[in-house]
Amino acid sequence: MASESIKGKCEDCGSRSQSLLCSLKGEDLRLIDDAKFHQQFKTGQSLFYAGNPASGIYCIVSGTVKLEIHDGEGKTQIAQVYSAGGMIGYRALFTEEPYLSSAIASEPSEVCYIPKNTIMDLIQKKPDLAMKFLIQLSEDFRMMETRLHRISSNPAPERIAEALLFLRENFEDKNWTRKEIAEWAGTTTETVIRTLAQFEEEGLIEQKGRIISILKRDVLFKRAKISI
Amino acid sequence: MASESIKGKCEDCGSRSQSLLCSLKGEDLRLIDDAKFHQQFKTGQSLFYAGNPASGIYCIVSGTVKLEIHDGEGKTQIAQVYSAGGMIGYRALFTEEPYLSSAIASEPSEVCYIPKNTIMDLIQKKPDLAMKFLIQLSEDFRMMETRLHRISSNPAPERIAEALLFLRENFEDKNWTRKEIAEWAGTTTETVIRTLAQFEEEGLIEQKGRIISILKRDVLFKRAKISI
DNA sequence: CGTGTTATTGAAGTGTATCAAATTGCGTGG
DNA sequence: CCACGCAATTTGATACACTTCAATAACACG
Repeated sequence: MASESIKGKCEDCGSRSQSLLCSLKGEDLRLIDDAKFHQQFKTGQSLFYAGNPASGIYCIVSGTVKLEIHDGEGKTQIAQVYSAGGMIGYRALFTEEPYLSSAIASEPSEVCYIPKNTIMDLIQKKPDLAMKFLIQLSEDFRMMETRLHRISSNPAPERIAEALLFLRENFEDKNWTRKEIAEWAGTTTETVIRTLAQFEEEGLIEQKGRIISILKRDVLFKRAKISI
Repeated sequence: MASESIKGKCEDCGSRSQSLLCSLKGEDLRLIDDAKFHQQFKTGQSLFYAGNPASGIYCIVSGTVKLEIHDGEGKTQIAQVYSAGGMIGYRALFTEEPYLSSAIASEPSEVCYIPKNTIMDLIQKKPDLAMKFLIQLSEDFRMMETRLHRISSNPAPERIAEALLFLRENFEDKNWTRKEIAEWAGTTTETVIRTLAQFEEEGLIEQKGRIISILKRDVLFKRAKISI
C-alpha cells in the first residue's frame, strides 16, 4: 500500500504554481488543505484501478503517473501521463462512472488526494473554477482526438517518433522504458526496439544502454509527421 | 453554400428536448433564439473545415453530421457523429484554437449556429450551465478514450463489428456507407466489405444491396469485445 | 549475489493495406 | 420516366509491415 505522510501545506507545495486547483488562494486554498490526503507511491504502485468507483481527484506533487487501459488479453495502452502539477481523475467529478483506466506510478511519486465534495463545494462558491476545468478538459480532449487519428492512420515508425518526442518534451528528466514507449505509441516492445535501432542508424537518436538521446529533433519531427 | 432559411423558434424545435442548450426556458431561451442562425446543408456539404477559426457552436436540428480528421495523404478518420439534438464545436467555446476536424453533413441536415459570446453570456448568468457542459465534455471524453484503446488494440473485424453496432444503435434510421464504416473503424473500405461478407456468412448480418441488417446483435457484441 | 524485469535478436506467419479493374446502384437532369 | 454519369461496391492478386513466439543477454533491485 501507499504510505501516508504528515500533511504538508498547499502553500508550501512546489508544484502549486502549475496546478489548476492549488493556485487558489486564502480561504479557498485552506479548504483544500484541510481536506486533502497526502500519499507516496513507489514505482509500479497503483493509485487506483479501472473499475474502481471515483470519489475524488489526485494532484501530483512530484513524480510521474500514467493512466493505463487494459484489455482482456494483457495488452496495455497508456492513455495519458501526468507529472508534477498534473491532476488525475477530474473527469470523475462530473460523471458517476467508475474509472476507465488504472493509474500507475511510473516513478516514485507524491500525490494529494482531494475528495470530490470538497471540489464541488468550491465550484459552487467560485463558478469561474468550473471554467478552468472546462478549459483543461477541452485541451485534454483535443489531444486525445489527435492521438486517435494519429494512431489509426500512421504506421509504427511515425508513431514511435512522435512518442519519443512527446515523452521527452513533456517529461524531460524521465527515462521511459521501451515497453512504455510501445504502450504509448500503440505497438509492441519489439517493434519499438527495432525502430529505435533504425533511428540510431539514421543518426536521429543515440542509445546508451537504456538511455535514449535525441540528436536530430527537427528531422524526428518530420518523421513523426507533426505539422499542426 | 448552405442556404439560410427563415428563423424558426427554438420553442417549436423538435430536437429541443434532447439538446443541452435549447432545453433552457423563458428569457434564456429567447436570447439564443434571437442570436441563432438557421442553416440547411445537403449531403456532403461542410459546416466548417479543420483549421477554420471557431466562433460559435452548431446545434443539429435534423439530419446527421460527422466530424472528420484528414491527414496529408487522403486518409480520413471519422472522429465523431452527431444527429438531432447534438451539439458540435462546443469545445471551441473554452479554447482559442481553430477546429481540429471538418464537419460534414452525412445526410441533408438542418443546423442552428449560435455565436460564442451568446453562450458565454449565458454561462455567466447561469453557472450551472457550465456544469452541463462539463458533464457533456466528460462523457465525450470517455468515449474518445475508449475508442483510442479499442482502435489500437483490436484487429479490424472487432472494430468493424463495433462500428456496425455503434452506428446502428445511435443512428437507427441512417444507412452508413462502407466507406463511412471504414472511416469510423479506422480501416479501409475493402476490409470492411470483406469482413461484412464474412459476418454474413456467419449469419450475423444480412446485406441487401447497400442496406445492412443486424441479425444477431448479441453475437456481434461478443465479436466486438464490448463488455464495459 | 541471485532473481526478475527489461532489452535484444531471429525466424516465421499473417492480417491488412494497396492497387487495379469490373460491376452495381443511385441520383440528376433531360 | 428513362438514360446517363458518377459514386459506391465488389473481387482478385500482391506485398509487406507488424505481431507473435522463443530464446538469450544485460541490467536493476533487494
